[in-house]
Amino acid sequence: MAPAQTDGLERFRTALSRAVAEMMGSDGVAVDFETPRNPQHGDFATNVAFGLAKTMRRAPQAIATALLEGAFRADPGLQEMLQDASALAGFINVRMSAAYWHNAVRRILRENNDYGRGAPTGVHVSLEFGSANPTGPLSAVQGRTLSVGSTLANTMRFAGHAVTVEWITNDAGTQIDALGRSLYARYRQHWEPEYPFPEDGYPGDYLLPIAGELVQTDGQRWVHASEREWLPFFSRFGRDRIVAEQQSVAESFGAHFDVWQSEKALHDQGAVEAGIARLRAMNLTYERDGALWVRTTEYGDDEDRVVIRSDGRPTYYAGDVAYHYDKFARGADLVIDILGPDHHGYIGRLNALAAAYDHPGGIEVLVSQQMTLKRGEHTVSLSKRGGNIVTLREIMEEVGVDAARFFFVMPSPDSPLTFDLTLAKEQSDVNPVFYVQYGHARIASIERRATPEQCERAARAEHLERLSEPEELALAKRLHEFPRVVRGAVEFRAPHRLTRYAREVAADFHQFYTACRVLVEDDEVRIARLALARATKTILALVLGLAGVFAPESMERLPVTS
RNA sequence: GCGGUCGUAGCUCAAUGGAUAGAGCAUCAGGCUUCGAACCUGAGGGUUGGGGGUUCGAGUCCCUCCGACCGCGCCA
Repeated sequence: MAPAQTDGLERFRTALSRAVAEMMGSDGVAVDFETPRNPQHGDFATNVAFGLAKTMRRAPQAIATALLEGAFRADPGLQEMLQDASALAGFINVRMSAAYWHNAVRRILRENNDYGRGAPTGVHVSLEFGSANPTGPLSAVQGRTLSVGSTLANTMRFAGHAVTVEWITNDAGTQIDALGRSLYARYRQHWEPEYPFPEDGYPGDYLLPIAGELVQTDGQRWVHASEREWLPFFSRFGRDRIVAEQQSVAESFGAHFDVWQSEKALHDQGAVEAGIARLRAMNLTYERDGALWVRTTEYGDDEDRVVIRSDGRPTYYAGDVAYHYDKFARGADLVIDILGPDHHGYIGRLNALAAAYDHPGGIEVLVSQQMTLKRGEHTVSLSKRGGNIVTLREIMEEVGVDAARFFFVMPSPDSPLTFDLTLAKEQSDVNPVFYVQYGHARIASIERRATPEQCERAARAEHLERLSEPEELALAKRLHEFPRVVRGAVEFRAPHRLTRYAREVAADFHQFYTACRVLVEDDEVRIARLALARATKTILALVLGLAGVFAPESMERLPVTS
């Protein structure tokens, strides 16, 4: 078996499994390696002995020792591939020889941008996030969801899943009428400044240019029209303009959506009606107080939910009933919805839908926690009232896409985020995005100084055996973690692991850079270090790419504007 | 009141049930005639909110109390 020959760790795993099977007299158990927190314990460790201690009625340490001996007996050539293997405190620890890390670098150079990419899993994931009312520009808070969502989407795709990224525009409720009335008021105010603005309207300035556009194209055409005539037109026109703006901002922010679903379209096409009929046929609905309810408690929800009000109008949930059916109908095996913290009450009723649609557990709701904006010491109001929200576009212009995305993804989605605008803008070592980008740029700079011929030889992974300094091997080991980090980020829906890892890679590189000069006289060492730097650059570009952050060839320090 | 998320260094946050809980910032002390100092090295800093439990082992899982935020509408 080829892998067993080239990959010492896999070979060790196989030998240990065999030793376990021999000891148990059966198929044995899986041997999993972890990377010990304390590097003194080696590169990898396994705790299999603890799991066997109870059934074997022996001390973990004794089992670990026996397993290690058994492994070397099962594979006599193994010991030469490992620098060191020991049984300590019940753990089996192993330290790989330098050649193992040289191979890791070689593989990165060979596979390049495909390093760590998973084979197609056949799993179709529908990932929805960011979805918003089409009544105003995207707020700064949306930026967090967009960053987390698109990073997760990129990463899942990289890991081999088929991912459809979705957005639903809530253009079917009462708020869309309020938008139409607000826009109409702005339109009328062009000639009649005293024209009353609706009380439940959207007072933000963003409607002014849209109204101005209508004044240009339609003139006074709607001034004498009845509300029944103008309301549908103004609602739709406003929605179209605002959705277009939202799409444009999301794209500029690096969040691409495959599906922009209109809630209204679900109603117009009869999907909502069909969805409710489906639930009715499953005997999951009943009437009470003139309204139609869904028995979501049947599937663990706290209370049943109304889908059709007593006045005959469907609720917001009705749209979800249809939309989530559609996601499964389009082939999703797993549906993930990322919601804001104020929507976590929705989890129960969405889970109920998954169960009703015969995909129990097929809908996963990720709740990203609250974000507060700060400007130095001052908390910036994010209130929509008064229309003075901080928009995502403003954030992009003020701190840039890279810094914003990096900051938004950095903390765990479970953790509330305080985003300090002055901090994110600062071009100094307090800003981690620069730290990582600087690492990438530094490598690019080295490559510019090397000759093209040297770079080519490095790309061919020549002389990797000359890597032996602790900083060189530590860096190689870190790069080797990348596929594992990708898998972890996907499995735990934890995109923040990527940014954390990016900082670790950058830190290990900067240490390597400080300790080991790359362009030295010794040709072989120079090529080997150039190869390591190139592999590092590849990994940094991969991680930054997944996070939607630019990997620059050089850093341009902007003039200080304070 | 019920439900959800969380509580870790002065601050912002990490840590697939593993071994001595880690980074960055801040503070203090050092390092550039050499590939980019937006960098590196070192030091101090902790009863992981309190208490109980589960087990070989708990920041992590369970119970309870305290505290913060958020939900609890025939709004979206």
